[in-house]
Amino acid sequence: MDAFYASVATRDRPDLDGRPVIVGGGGRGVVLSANYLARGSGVRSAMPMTRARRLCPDAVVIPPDFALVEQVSGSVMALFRQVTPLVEAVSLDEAFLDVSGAARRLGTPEEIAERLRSVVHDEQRITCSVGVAATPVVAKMASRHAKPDGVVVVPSGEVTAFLHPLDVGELWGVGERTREQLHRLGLFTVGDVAHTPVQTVQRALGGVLGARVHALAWGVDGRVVTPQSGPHAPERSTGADHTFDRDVDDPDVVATELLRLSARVTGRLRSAGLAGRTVTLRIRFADFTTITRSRTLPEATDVTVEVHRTALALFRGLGLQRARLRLVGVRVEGLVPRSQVHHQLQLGEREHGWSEAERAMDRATRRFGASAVRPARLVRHTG
DNA sequence: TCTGGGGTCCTAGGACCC
DNA sequence: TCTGGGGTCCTAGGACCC
Repeated sequence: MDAFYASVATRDRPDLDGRPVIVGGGGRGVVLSANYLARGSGVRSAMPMTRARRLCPDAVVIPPDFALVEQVSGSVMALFRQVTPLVEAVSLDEAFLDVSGAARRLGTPEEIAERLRSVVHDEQRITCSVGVAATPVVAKMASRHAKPDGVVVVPSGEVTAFLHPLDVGELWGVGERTREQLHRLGLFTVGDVAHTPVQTVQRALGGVLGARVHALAWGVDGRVVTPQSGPHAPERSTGADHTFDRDVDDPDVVATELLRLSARVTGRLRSAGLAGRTVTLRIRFADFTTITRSRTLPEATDVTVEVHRTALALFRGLGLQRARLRLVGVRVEGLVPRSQVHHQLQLGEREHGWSEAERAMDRATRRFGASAVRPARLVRHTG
């Protein structure tokens, strides 16, 4: 999709036609999406909102409507599945479609691409761009060049002709840091990387990344379209973090926030029927330096109280003397199905404990809403 | 009043085991 | 009488993606 969050936000707002629009959070938020008028002023995704407003003071700023975006995303993916069952959603606004089996039925790649675009536009009133190639990653790179509202086809025989003039930063997996490293080697274009011995690239980037980038420079990506409907990779971790509106140095505020985040994470675990063994605390200081501390528990848990207790112990273990914190986060890794966890009661431990209490809270929440029952610490004193 | 939130994967060192 | 080799797990940091 083109400028997805912004397109969704404006499709029922004719009053915003011809105006620059930015979707993003307030305060310390970043730009989630900006329409092409705002981009004309230099606004980009992931840019701090403060900078975006400065670049484009006339822009209409809209907070994201995640529920609506998810709904539109689901509808678009359903349209894709009418063309082929081989649809891999990469994110809410992007998917790989393997149409190699649809040519006889639906025509040339260009025709399929245009059909997809018109069906999305007719049904959802938003535009999208399509890249077509023999491999997913090259198709993805082509789709970038198709934006906005276009199609770029890269025939098999023209892959290197398409790739080699591009900046190395356009390769999937090459971000700012890797781009700098390649520049230091004197490699600026994809073609430069392609014509450098793979060992040289690997020495600079490490074995795995180096090999991948070098292969990709020749259009070899090793990826296949993997529809989510089949058995997809199990989740490996789940987490939540929060950037404070203002930097915080009160350990009590931190402890409360860690409880809120732990509850969010373990709530997700419980509804997914998962539990995890490793709890990771993330701290970002006022100067943006970020550290993590983790602890692996004897057995996997989905219990809020245990995750919070662990996160708090990790925090106290840092021995921070009222350092100013910008962000705290909690993540649980090493996920396994809860059915595989066989809890060993400790000597003196009650048979029914927090796990049962929290499950009861989940049921109350499902029935009466999120405000029905909460830890006292998370009840705002305004009541 | 620069820099969100949710993820994945890789690297590297050390402990530990056989 | 100067210290192997292979494997797994844990921890911490960092890069990248959307």
